[in-house]
Amino acid sequence: MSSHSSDSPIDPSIPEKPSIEGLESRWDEVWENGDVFRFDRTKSREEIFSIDTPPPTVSGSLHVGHVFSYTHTDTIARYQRMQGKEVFYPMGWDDNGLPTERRVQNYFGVRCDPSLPYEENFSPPEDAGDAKALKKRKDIDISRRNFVELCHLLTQEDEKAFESLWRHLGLSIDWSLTYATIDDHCQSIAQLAFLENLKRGEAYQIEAPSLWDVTFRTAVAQAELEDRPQPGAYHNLLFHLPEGITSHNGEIDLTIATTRPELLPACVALVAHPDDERYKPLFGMSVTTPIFGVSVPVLAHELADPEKGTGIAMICTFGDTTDVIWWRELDLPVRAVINREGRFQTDSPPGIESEEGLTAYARLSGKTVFSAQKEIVEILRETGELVGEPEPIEHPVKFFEKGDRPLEIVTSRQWYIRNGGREAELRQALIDRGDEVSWHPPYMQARYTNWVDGLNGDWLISRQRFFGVPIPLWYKLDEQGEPIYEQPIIPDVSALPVDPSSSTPPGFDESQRSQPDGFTGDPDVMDTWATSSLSPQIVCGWSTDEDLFNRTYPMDLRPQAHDIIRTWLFSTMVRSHLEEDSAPWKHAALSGWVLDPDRKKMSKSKGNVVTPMGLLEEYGSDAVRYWSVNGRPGTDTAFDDGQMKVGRRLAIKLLNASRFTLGFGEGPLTIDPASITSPLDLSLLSRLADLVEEATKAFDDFDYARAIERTESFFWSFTDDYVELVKVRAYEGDSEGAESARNTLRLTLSVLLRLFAPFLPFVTEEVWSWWKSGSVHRQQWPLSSDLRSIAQETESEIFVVASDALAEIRKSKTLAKRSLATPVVSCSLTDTSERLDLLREALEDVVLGAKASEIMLCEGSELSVEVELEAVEDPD
RNA sequence: GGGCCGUUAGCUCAGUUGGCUAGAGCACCUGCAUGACGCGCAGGGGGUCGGGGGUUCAAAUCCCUCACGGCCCA
Repeated sequence: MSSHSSDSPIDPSIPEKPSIEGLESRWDEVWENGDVFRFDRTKSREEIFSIDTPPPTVSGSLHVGHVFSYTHTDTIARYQRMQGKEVFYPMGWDDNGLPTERRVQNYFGVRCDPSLPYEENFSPPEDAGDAKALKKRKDIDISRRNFVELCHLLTQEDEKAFESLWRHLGLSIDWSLTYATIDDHCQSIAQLAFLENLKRGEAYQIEAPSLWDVTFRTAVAQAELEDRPQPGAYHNLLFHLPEGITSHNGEIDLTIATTRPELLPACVALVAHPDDERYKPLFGMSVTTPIFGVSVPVLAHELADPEKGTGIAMICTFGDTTDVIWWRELDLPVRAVINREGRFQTDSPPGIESEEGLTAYARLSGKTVFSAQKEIVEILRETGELVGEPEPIEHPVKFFEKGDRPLEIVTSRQWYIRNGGREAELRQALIDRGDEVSWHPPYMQARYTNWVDGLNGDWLISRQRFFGVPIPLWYKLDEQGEPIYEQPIIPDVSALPVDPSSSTPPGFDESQRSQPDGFTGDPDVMDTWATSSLSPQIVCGWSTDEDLFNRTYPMDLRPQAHDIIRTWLFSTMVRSHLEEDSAPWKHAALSGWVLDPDRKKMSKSKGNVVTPMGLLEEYGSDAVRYWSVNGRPGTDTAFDDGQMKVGRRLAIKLLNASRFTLGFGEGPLTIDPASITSPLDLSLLSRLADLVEEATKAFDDFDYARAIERTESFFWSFTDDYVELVKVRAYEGDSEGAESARNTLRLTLSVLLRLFAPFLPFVTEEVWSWWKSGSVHRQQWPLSSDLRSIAQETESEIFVVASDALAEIRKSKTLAKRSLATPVVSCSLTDTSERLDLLREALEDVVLGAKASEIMLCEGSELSVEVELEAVEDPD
């Protein structure tokens, strides 16, 4: 294929003392200046391999986990490129969203207050980055626009550092294609896709209970939840039965166990399992709540767990996601008590009418959840409606994965995109999309299917934050100045990206903003995933470059870590399903995590991360890549600098072996297959053909780890056995024998360099440059058929038998504590007749390699040797 | 409670559709200045393949079961 560059031999230039130091910056520059990894968009879809690279979050620094998984992808990219594919391999930065906001707050010591006006000549605080100084002062309140400017400032710095690290690591990215999820292009795509969803009815807004983080004051989505074990306590509360009715145990009160007694004023019903004999007689009756004296029904629902507490629970609006399900399915009223700050509302909820109830609520009003709980326990003690003491337990509580206070559920107006969480048909369609993708490893598809199967709501995409892509809508205001949400004003597509908080909707004047009969902008931004889920659309030119889109989409490969199947992978699938009616990629390769030596996941929050630059400098990028690619697809891998040392030695060995291999002859080092005639040499090539087949098959299956394992193993037997067998012949054999050996050495090296190139890009390029033109990374991947046509039917076992024989003689020398250079005076070798037949083909090489004068062959049951070594020189 | 993954030498891990005496690297021990490499080379010790049961001429591999660890979801 035309994308391969020339590999014609040049006048060799082989350093006396080759070294791996400094290869990274030297070759990075050559590759950049030579456009080696530049994408050629004139290629057809069949000739292109497109990769949907994960945009790393730009909030701080990359760690070895990133190096690990991005290296895996790079080996695939380099393999495909050598297979003749034009590789479309852009990098992106995910800089929008909460992590950046948090980092900016902490780094500059500022807080965003959207009510403040923009300050024209604002300069960042002088003590930025100085943790000690920031601790001493209060955060500076700044306007939203100033805050967003600081976000841009900091992410730009981080992006430079990230690019420099990736270059040092040797990722074969086309850096001219880089995007950032907050840049204008991405904002336009995200807004356009949203408007398309809106047009088709896939995006909708609704006033509904949603998960709410009180620290960040924003709604969060199901995919961002995590359960954490928290201490809590069962409080046993007495609900009062109607006159004349007694409970299953003969009491006139009903004992309800709850971990959230403070939500009692929000109680709208009690619920028990429909089959629970204890409570069956009560279904349909009304009971009275303690303290507040509100009448609530006793209902049946199968989500009530008879084993939990007293087996009957109070339904509050809203304590957890089960409350939301009960509220919806049992058609209950709302008695909200918690506001967006996580405090009790000033006004009592509807339903509380008694004087005692109103007085009691006044004691909770304005309190945090924590102090309200203390207060209500106090009141319950006063009224005698608390049974016994609270019983401490540990139970799972839902948190925002980036938050550190339990989530509350508040009712608010939010935007959603349909993702099958509420429609079985769409859910099934998305599960079926999974079958269009090849999963590597295959069991990862089960994780996808399980996640989609377990969805229980649509995708909440609006966030009440600042640094993100704005929801591109305005609302007309009525004569009271209230937004008319049912009739959003939609921007013209040509105007995207828009920020409705600063731009004016068509048909209005800026002076009408926030005026009765005027307009207002939607104040929210979209969640980061709502943009990054469009990465295929962003990079492939959806809606902007149809030609490119047709050449690159659906993409060939989505590489990513397995923990974000539920977020990034799934949301990308949703967007492509809705937008393109197709899966976004042909293959998904899921990488594992890097674990610390205690086998804990390496993550910033655990404080056990290792930053990569030091490692790249200490061991060399090839060495760190070597460690990375030893982690098989999908498998978590322990951080192991021992493996980096091994990788470093492999790289150095490759330099030295190449130096030796190329050290024969004068002028350009050509390879003449016709001159390879010796059976041992042909036998080696036969095995080399096997290796090429194995490595190719492994790579086609995205199993880079197997490919390097096989290649490395061959390489060591090449240097330790083959080179030792042919050394003498290559130096001083007759011209036919010497030429056969020399050409075999050069041919094998040329193949091995190409097989190693995806893994060790720097050292292989260095060696390639000693004797050949062009970049090794643009060479044709070796073809086993080329090698087979040289080796013909030569028995590949000749090399094995010869190696075994040599090893056996070496063993005799070692056991005699003699140097391997010790001449063998006489040697008789026993082996089976079949193996002796093979050995005869290469006997002369074994004789020379063993430094023997001759070897007698005897038939026997297995390999053994008897050797007589030259006498030790008398030191006296 | 459900799903998925794992458990093989001191450590990190290979071991493909069951089939030579279960392998590699690291670490450890012993030896070796050989025309590329001492960041090298040669050799050595070290495992009841998590436990138990089953299928089979044959099981690390297939089936059942239990235990432990991890991840995800309830």
